[in-house]
Amino acid sequence: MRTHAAEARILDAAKACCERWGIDKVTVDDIAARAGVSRATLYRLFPGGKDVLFEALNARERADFFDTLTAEAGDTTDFEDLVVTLVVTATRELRADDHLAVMLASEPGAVLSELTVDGMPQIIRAATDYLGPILKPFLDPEHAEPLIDLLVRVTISYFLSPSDHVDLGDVESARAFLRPGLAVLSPSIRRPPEGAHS
Amino acid sequence: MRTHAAEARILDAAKACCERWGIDKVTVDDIAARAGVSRATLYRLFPGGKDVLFEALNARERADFFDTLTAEAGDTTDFEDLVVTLVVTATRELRADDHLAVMLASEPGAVLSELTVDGMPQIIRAATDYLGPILKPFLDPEHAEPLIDLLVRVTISYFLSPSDHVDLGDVESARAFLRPGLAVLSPSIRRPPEGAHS
DNA sequence: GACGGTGAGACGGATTCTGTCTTAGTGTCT
DNA sequence: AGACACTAAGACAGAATCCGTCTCACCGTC
Repeated sequence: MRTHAAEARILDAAKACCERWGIDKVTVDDIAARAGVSRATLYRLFPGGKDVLFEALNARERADFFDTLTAEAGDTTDFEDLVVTLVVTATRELRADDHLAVMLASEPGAVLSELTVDGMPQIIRAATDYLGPILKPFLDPEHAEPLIDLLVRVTISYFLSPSDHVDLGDVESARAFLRPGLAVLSPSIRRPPEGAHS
Repeated sequence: MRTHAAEARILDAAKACCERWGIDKVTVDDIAARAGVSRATLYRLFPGGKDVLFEALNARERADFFDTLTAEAGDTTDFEDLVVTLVVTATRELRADDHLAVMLASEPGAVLSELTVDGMPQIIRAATDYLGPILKPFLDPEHAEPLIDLLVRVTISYFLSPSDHVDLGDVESARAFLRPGLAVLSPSIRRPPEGAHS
């Protein structure tokens, strides 16, 4: 069963309507109409209405984000390389997200809240779920989770407000920035890769 | 008395809000907030609310349009040159109107209605008021008014849906297109300019 | 101190939106 | 054929929003 193609259509419609009208002005009818779906179907697929729908949309966006992130950076064998790649790729992905840019420009309040306050726990959780396994070869969970937590916050902060001192979208700049902090973790690293192997 | 700078601010705000949210979604509060004005002031300046406000906005847009049109084309001494210049300049002005383009893209229904059905009488009236005096040296009002009426409709139609056969934004193309029709008017022309004079 | 203009906000009524429900229609599987 | 899952359309009541008007306090000018 294809988990209902209508679900994806509705989420796409919600995304588009959001860009067009903003989250405050958009109505369930707008979304249903654009998705080519009746209101009844929308409420059946997303019981609870607008809140559930937008939370589902956020969840999908997060999943997509970390899917591409882990796909592009998940097979690095060196710990420092891995962390640097994760941060750089995430930063570039954020910068390349047109929808995010549009929403950030038109509704800074809601988006900033989602990225820094209300949505932060879910972001941290998603990051932990996706990145934890990737970091497993190098760090125990009790060390990996605080690191992921911090990296998420740092990445988001430097994305929202770029610094003059470092560009987390640039590999070398990010490496120089991250190295000191990562060095502190050295005693905790479980299995440093001694030799290169596929 | 400066006819209330607040009026202009409110109209500007209405224009901007219209682009952002569309005419259906925008509220009086949105406009008042963006104009930096209280709702009470808005209703005092535009008694009747949204309808009056948007009609005033349309009126201002029309006035601005014909102000620039007459300023740029008003001193032509040859009848055909004058008509051609009016049509070409009007077409170019329409094409260069960013706000019109945005609204046409985001709310075609409302804008088309304004340009072709509901708003047409006011446009004709404004065109007659502004262009009548300019055509006075060449045509009596009973001949000028039907001409203006037709030119408005033709210009709008070719703006909304460009033709493969003529480009009313191009002087030579427009001249070739208009000449046969204008020739029919020859017997009605009151005072063809015999010599050039400032 | 009178006066015109303003912001803030209360108010009732109208409109819109929400979320749930029922009904009828459609296509699939057995 | 009939049972079944799914859907569109729309009715419905309650909530939320919006509208237009109003009052009142405030401020700068005369």
